[in-house]
Amino acid sequence: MDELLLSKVRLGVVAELLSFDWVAFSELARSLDVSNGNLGAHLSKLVDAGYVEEEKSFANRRPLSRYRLTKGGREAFAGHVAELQSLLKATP
Amino acid sequence: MDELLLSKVRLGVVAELLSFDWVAFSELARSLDVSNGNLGAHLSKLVDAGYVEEEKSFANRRPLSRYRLTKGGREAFAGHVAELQSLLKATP
DNA sequence: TAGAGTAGTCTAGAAAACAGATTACTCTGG
DNA sequence: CCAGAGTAATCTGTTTTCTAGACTACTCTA
Repeated sequence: MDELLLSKVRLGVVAELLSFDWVAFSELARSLDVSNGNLGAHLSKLVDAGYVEEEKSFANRRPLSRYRLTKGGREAFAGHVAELQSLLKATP
Repeated sequence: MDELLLSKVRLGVVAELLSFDWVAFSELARSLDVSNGNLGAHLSKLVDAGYVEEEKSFANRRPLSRYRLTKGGREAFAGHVAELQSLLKATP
């Protein structure tokens, strides 16, 4: 059971990154309706776990952090869903 | 997104109750390898939410609490899994 | 009737999530 | 040029949740 994927915010991040590549920090904060501090903490965990890749750069002379899902992150999510689904299927 | 189903212990309870009806408190504690206090707290939440039904009785003159998944609980879990799965499917 | 065992609740400490203040810039208007 | 507003993200302290183990209450055996 993957502890990292037992969180509303982290699942939201993964969901968004499944659809879009290289999403900006502020875009994630806006669409997930979560405070910056909270989002930053959750992103750090996902990055530390290797589920998400972080790219820090500058755009228009302002800092810009962007994120994408790694192969490992995608697989972890798929595995997590499959695991939950197998619980459901194992019953009559 | 169902907050109640974002917990390892509560998911474990649901998983076990999907397979077996009327499972005893101590059986759950044993098979999930979780402390009594912790299990009691999580069961309370599931009961309060109407996901799990609680039956307190006596067996051999000793107290015995047993639990089963309600229809609502089963549906909530199925819905949760479906929701996660739809995220995965929505991508190429 | 002392001691060991069982069932489950209570309590208080640890861990996690969260919001808002803060730092560090950039850009615009007076 | 400099004040004020805006943006990006991190830092900090509070609140909530989780968790383990102590505790209550009772039973059974020796």
